[in-house]
Amino acid sequence: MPARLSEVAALAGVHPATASRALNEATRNKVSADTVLKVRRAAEQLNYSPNPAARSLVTNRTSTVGVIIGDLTVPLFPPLLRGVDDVTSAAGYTALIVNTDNDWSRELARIAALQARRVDGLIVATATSGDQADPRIWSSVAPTVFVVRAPADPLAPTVLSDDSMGVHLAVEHLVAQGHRRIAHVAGPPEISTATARLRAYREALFERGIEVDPALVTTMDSISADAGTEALGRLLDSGAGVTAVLAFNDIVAYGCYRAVRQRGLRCPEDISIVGYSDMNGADLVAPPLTTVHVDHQAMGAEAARMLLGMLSDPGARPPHSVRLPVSLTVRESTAPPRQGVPR
Amino acid sequence: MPARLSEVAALAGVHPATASRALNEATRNKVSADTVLKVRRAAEQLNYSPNPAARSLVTNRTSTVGVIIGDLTVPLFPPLLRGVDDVTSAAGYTALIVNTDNDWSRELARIAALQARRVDGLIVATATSGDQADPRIWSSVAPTVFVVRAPADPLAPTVLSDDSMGVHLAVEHLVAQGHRRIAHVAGPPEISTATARLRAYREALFERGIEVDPALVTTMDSISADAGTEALGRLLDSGAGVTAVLAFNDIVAYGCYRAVRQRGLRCPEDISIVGYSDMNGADLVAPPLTTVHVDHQAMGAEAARMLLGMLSDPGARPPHSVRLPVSLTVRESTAPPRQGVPR
DNA sequence: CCACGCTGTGCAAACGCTTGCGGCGGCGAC
DNA sequence: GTCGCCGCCGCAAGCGTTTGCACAGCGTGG
Repeated sequence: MPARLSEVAALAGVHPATASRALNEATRNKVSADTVLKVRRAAEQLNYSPNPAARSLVTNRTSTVGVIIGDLTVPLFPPLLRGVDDVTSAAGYTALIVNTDNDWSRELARIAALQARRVDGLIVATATSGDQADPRIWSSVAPTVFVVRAPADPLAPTVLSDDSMGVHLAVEHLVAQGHRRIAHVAGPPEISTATARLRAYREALFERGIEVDPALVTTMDSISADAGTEALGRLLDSGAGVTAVLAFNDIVAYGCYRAVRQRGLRCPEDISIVGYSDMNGADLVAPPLTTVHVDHQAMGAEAARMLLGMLSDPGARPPHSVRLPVSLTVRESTAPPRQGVPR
Repeated sequence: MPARLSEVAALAGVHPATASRALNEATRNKVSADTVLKVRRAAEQLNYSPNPAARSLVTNRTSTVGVIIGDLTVPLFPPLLRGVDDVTSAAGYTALIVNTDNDWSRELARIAALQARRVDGLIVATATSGDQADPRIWSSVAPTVFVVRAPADPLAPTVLSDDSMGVHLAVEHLVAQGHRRIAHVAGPPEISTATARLRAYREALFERGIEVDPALVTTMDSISADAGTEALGRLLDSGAGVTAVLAFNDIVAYGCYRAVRQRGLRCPEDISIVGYSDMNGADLVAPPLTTVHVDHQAMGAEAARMLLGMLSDPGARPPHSVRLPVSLTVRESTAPPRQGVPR
């Protein structure tokens, strides 16, 4: 049972109100220097820590932020949460993390729970669900910033990674190795990043004067290794003569590995494959995966900083969205195309 | 800005105290049935949800539990948290999740933060750090249950998985396929699960009348794919004639894959490999990994249930620890040993 | 020398809820 | 018919903070 403020005040020989002012950064200047010292010593001696319930009852703020994610087991989320946690906890905030299972009704329920907890702010990272939903659903609860996903309202504060840059890097790498027949295994068009990457893929090829052959892109209707296997399988069997593949993400890339193996081909000798995300373990598969590295921890940290900024002066207009740069991690799943491969 | 209880009471035409009793499960029987109805309707109409700060100020409980984990990016934690979250949120509790980076000083800091937040209970899942630490460090903060890790105090409430069972299943599987020279790539002895699995490995071989050859076990001093590659590499080069390997966990198994490939051998044709944990993605590697499946979500859920039980009647003696069963997921990294392999 | 401002502190209210206590009926038992 | 009990409800205290306001003391400028 921790000490109360009144006990600290008594030990320091001052009124509780004075002790409160002495301990609170913002009001410390209203108290004489040696009183501050006495109070801090007393607080330390009694191992005082303020009761957050009592405090938030009067301040009407909880120093908590809600973080809404789809599925924690998706490898991009843990580092993202680390980023969020690093900056929020440094600022004295606590992150309340909720899973939605990518289920919209469940998401609504968890939003209600966060509202009941009176969170001061919201970080929304549900990549798929409710993409058409009105952002007011979240912002009516508390100031919110979106991360990873692009909200329906383009003006809402958002932290994204630069999909276009990532795809350009990947394509550039493949082209530099001599590839011309570069396929793309794309995600379903409902997902904003899927369309962004597809667009960037076409752009990147076009800019390099390479024919953009519609036969080289295949669209999955869900994102999984199996879908990747199936999609690339079709492409391989179509005789389109692909020598390299840009997969929607790493998981899909693993599926592509399988499709290649199933046909007795080898990666990277016969087919080069590049993934996207650089998820945990991408260096452990065989061959280690060349992939676009996105720093999800930095994205989480940036989103948290943005949110805390909004909380610190609610009057200011919302910050502008940012798009963080990415890099290419070259491993062993890409190599120059074999001579004489069918065009 | 949500409604207050007094507003609900006014709308229902009763005193706030009555409204409180009508809304609170435990005190509902002190109120007439139709008053309850009126109050609930009013609450629903005003979209009332009680202010947790005000409530916990008087009840002296926060309906939050702290969950302490080492590193969220370790794949066993996300499902574990899902299990915890499922049962805590169903009971109206909120889980506060903190990362320690497996750093003891950081862990102490985060414990202090949780204490400052007045968590009602603690779930401790830091697998490695502070294994020698006095469990009172946690239980002085709040009732705590340990999960995944074995605390220094064997009487502390704990949820573990049955390492012995897992190893027995794995060894049984290999023996049934005809293996006799089964190696074990063991974890460092500081880690309680490492010694438990090593012991079980010896036991399992012994029970089946197979020679327990010390030359077949090699101990890593850290747990990583690289350490696994190196450890199994030594074993393979030693000429001990191994035909199968039980790795400490899946990550280490991936390292073993590499060691096998580096020597021009093939898995499973030349060497069978079995992992431990069945982490996310174990079905995606090549070959898909045969591994001991442990249901971390169930462990998290069980730990949470245990903790909530302790919270619901603080008087009762702490629950006894449990050890959850595991299963073997057979994939394609194991096969009968090749004829003529050196004994 | 007075009035005024300023600094440091105390006082008390307020935040929104729970809960012990007491009162007021109504009903059953004698 | 009276008494007692019990079910239902209102009253008010109190949880541990923060903060507007008042006030005391003191230095300063006119």
